[in-house]
Parts: sequence; C-alpha cells; structure tokens
Amino acid sequence: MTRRPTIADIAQAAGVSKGAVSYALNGRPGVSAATRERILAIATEMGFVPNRAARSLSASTAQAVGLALRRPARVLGLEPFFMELISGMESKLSAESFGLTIQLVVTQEEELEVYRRWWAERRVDGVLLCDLHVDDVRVEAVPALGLPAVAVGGPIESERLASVWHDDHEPCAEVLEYLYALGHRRIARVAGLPHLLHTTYRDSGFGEAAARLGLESFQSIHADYTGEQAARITRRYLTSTPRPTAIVFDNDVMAIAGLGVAHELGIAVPEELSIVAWDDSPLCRLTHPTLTSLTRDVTAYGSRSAELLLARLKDPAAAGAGPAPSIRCPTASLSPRGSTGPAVA
Amino acid sequence: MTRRPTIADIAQAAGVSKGAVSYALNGRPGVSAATRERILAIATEMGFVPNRAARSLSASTAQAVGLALRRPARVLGLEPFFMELISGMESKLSAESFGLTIQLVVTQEEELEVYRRWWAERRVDGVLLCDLHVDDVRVEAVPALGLPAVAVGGPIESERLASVWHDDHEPCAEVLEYLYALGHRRIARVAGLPHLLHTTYRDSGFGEAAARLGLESFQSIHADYTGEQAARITRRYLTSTPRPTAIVFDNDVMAIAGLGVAHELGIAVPEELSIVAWDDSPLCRLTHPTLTSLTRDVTAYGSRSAELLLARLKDPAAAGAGPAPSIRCPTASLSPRGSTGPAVA
DNA sequence: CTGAAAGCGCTTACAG
DNA sequence: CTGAAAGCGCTTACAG
Repeated sequence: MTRRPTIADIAQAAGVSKGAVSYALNGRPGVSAATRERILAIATEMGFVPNRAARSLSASTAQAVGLALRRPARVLGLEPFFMELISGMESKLSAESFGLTIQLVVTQEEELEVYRRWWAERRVDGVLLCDLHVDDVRVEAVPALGLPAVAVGGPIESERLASVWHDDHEPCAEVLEYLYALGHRRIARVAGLPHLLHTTYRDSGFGEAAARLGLESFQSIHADYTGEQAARITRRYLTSTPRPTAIVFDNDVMAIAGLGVAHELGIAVPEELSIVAWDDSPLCRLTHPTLTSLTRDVTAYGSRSAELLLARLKDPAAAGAGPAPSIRCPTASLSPRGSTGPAVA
Repeated sequence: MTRRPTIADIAQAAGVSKGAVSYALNGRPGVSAATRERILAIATEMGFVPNRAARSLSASTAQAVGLALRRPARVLGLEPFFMELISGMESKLSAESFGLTIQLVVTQEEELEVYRRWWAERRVDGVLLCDLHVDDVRVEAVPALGLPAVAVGGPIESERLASVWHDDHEPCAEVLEYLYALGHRRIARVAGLPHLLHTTYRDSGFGEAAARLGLESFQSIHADYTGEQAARITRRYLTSTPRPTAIVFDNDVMAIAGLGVAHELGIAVPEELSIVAWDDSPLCRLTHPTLTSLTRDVTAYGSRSAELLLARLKDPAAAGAGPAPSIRCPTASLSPRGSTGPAVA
C-alpha cells in the first residue's frame, strides 16, 4: 500500500474495531492481552505512525512545546548560552516525543501575541519563558491565558507561574571574596541588561558583598551583552585613574571583548588586570589566558525546565492546585583559570 | 463564551453554514462580498483563531517546517553560525505563519528516523537539511520519503533535492592571493571536518590556488571546529621549523583559539603571524587584534533556504516537475582586519 | 452564490 | 473484554 496506514487499516487487518486498535496502541485497558499483541504486531508490520493532527484534534493536545526568544539574532548567535539551553530542553522533550517549536520575536507585545496565537491554534501545549524581566508582564499574562508555562529564571513572586532558577547572590560574593583574597581592592563590573531580572539580583549581590568587604570603589556599568559595548566600557575603566585591578563581566562574550581591550592597551592579564567571566562556555577556554569564570550547567538548566513543564502537562490537575513549584538549580561556582592573579598596587 | 470559538459558532452567529465561514475565512470564492465581510467581522469580534489540528487534518498540511541538527550541543552553541542561520529561516517562516520545529540528533540514522517520523505523523510539511556530507545519504533518502526538502549547502548532484549554496572555491583563492600579496609563502590551514561537503570544496579550492601560486609548503590539517583541536594543531604548526607565517582557519571559533595559542607562545599577531578566519561572526571583532575573515551573510543564507522550501510547498506540482532548483548565494568575500599583515622572513 | 454533508484519522464514552 | 458510534474542528466536493 502506498497510502499511509491508518488505524482503520489495522482494524480491518486484525478483524477488530478502530476503537480496539486505539486502545491497544495507547496501552489502555479495553482489549485482551492476546488481541493487543496481535494488533501491535500488525501495526509494526504496516509501519504505522499515528497522524499527529488527528490525534491532536481528538485528544486536544499538540505534543509540542513552544519557545519564543526575544533577543537580537546576533546576540542569540553569539552567546553559547541559548543553544546550550535549547539543547537541554530538546533532549527531555524529544525523549517524550514532544516537539520544540521556536520563534524569534522582537517586542514583548509580539511575544505575547505569539503565545496567544500558539495557544488559540493549539499548536503547543505549553511554553518555556526565557529572559525574565523586572516586573515581567508575562508572569501574569501567560497564566492568565490558561497556557501552561515554566519560567526559566527567577526567583519570581508568583503563585501561578512555575519556575526553574538558580541563585545569583552567592556567586557574586564568591567572586568578590576571591578577588579580595588576591589583594584586589579596585574592582569594576561590566553588567548585563539592567531590566533583566537576574541582572538586578547580581546588582544587589555584588553591591552587598562589596559593602561587606569594604570595597568602596566597586562600580557596575550596564551593557547589552555585546562585545562593542563591553569594549567601550572596559576602555573607559582602564583609562581612568586609578584604574581597576580586576573587572567582572556578566557574560563570556563581554569578557572576551574586555580581554581584547586589555591587549590593545598593553595591559597584561593577569599580571596587571584580572578578569572574571560569568557563564562558563567553551569560549572561556579559547583565549589566552583562559578566562576565570562562573560555571553553571546550562544544559541541565534547560532540561530541568522542560522536565518541569512536561510534568505539569502530564498532570494538569496537580498543576492547577496549590502554588506553582519553584525549583532551584545548583548555584554557579567559580572556576579559576589564567585570567586572574594577585593584584599589583 | 469561555470556550474557544469555532467556525460553527461563527456560522451560527452569522446565520450561514460552516462551509461558508470556511470559504470566507480562507478568501476563496463561494460567498458574496457582503457575506464575507459580515463573517470576517464576526470572526474578528469573537477572536477566532483556527484550530491547527483540525485544519491540518482536513487540509493535510502541518504549516510547519522541521530542522534536525546533527552536531554536538557544545559545537552548536559555540558557533554563531547556527543561530544566525535559524534566525534567517525563522524570519521567513513566521512571516508565512509556518512554525519551525527543531530537534537535535546524534547519528545519521537517528536523523533519518526523525524525518520519517515527522513525515509519517505529518508534523512538518518539509525539512531543511544542514551540514551536507560527502556522499550524503539524505540526498537520496529524503526525496525518496516523499518529504519536501531543501539542502542548505552544496552544490550537490541531484535532480530531486533542491539546494541553496554558495561557492567555496573562489574565497579560497582570494585568501591565498591576499596572503601571497602580503609576502606570505609559508601558509597553513586548520580545516573543518573532512567529511563535510564544503570542507572538501575548500580542500580543493585551497589546493588549486596554492598550486597556482606555487605555494608548495601549503598544508591543511582537519579538525572538528572546536577550540581544543584547533589549539593543538596551531601549536604544532607554530612549533615546527620553519613555522608558517600565516594560518587560515575554517571557522571563527578555531581562529580565536589559534590567536590564543599565538599569544601563549609569544608570537605577535600580525607582526609575526597572520590569521584568517572563515565565517565572519561578531566573534571576529571581539579579539585584539580583530580577525581578518571571510564574510558571508548567514542570515540571508537561512532565509533564502526557507523561502525556497516555502515556494516548493506552495506549488507541489512545480516542485515535482523538472530538476530541483539549485540556488547560488553570493560568494563570501574577504574582510581584512587587524590579524593580517606583511610577512616577515 | 449558498447549504447540507461527507470526510480527514484519531479518541473516548457508552452499550453490549 | 469488545464493537459501533459520536465527536474533535476544520475543508471541500457536490447539489441546489
């Protein structure tokens, strides 16, 4: 037969009803073990694969999860973070034969529109929300749509939106204490986008740790994660007097740009300047010297998020009852490498 | 109404049949202009969005395109290439309200299995094939499935598989001629994976250009696009005697790793060593010196591929007739930057 | 131009 | 344990 086999074909071949085939295929009660065996054998032999649209229509499930990314394409491409995250999500999803539908968006309104459309079309069963903002409207708007979702980031204050996050405070303290122990007293930071939630956590984390250590000159300047802005800010830091002896960058791309500026200005790393990167991608090991960085398992972060969403899709009753779970992932830890060393006065 | 509106609801409100609603919504003949207006107004007012599964089931179209990526997650994350490509594809697809379904796979067999399943499930209408190999089984196997596809890469020899590609020969010549003009005579290359089709085109492109220029010592060593392998090979090149005065890398990540090795060995770039990268991502402008590289518009490459696939999906008759189109994109061109300079003997 | 009906390929109560 | 039937929400010939 050249046509795709349907359950009707299997039913006919097995001499049973379509309903029986459906029960057998889905491992539900309603058919005897012997009949089930026979039906499954025939289905396999015919190379049967259920039509997703038909199944979706009657079961009203899309067997797919959506991911809308609102970042400029060049930033997405540049940061290994996103592909690692996607890879982690995808591994869990495909294991449960869920699809992952991706769309890039520009504005927040466009992003919400995508969620509305996906949900109205029943193209996805749920979504994963990235890049949480301060006062993120999605935290209220997405649950309000009735669209199951998991926020990848936090912690957030919400009874309705589940989230997977890790602590951003502790690593800030760890970095500053490490640099302090190396003798650094003039430390600066090139921070990420100020409206991103985790940036604010780091702002306060660094601020508190700096105050505790008496690092009065500690300062942060916000950037957009691109190399250009990071280079400009680093240049400003390094040409000020007295210049910092250590700079912390909120991502790896900016740290590499900062290292480039140090080379450009003839400032030796780590002899005259220590550099610490956040997000320990393989990029940090490409450079010379290699970059000291805060390591976290981004792939695990993605897979944990997908896992939580799948669990909530599987048990909508539990998902509806009680406050939404908030899962904390292991905190990032410092991996000292070649770019940090003792401070010189 | 709390339930999603269906065409039946609209039909009832408008006092027409469901068929009429369908015709009006899809802009097909069969309803008068006045009726159409009225139906559309009601649909808008009700916030109607067609159920994708129902539409897919009756129209037997998924309104989605699949992309299976067979690369280690860390390579995918590291190379801006893929996200830029995806971004280009996605922009065309979402403009036509097609979804993009992504899956990461490990083996070729797994990849083919994904295509078979997607197609059998009718989860996608077509696929985009990346990373063409030498004697790639997909070139025959995917058209044999009846699954519409466009190869992103080539040129390939196939009457059945459409492709979008760009020439890899000319840039090789351009690079070597440029370096030759700068006085370089000992040139080495850190190549990409040897079984990838474009690597073989570059192998021959560089080989021919080197022969033409009389660069007898020109040599290529194949690597896997990671920084580790590139660093190892670069170290070998730079510690040999006489060492090359210029090294060409098949991607940006390897070029950055190579630059790191030069720093590590105290070899000044570009004074003592020139470096050229392939794939001009923003990464090439992060470093100091900035990397001379071969620029191509990866986003356009992706969007052109998606466009071709959409065109073939829209007109299956034309897609079935005649040899599959083979679209050539603009050739990469050299962007000289700080990492190349005159050769020193 | 319009309506009533069948059909896409599944799932799922509901009777036997 | 099994079968016959209705239904999911659309599209599309086929009559009027």
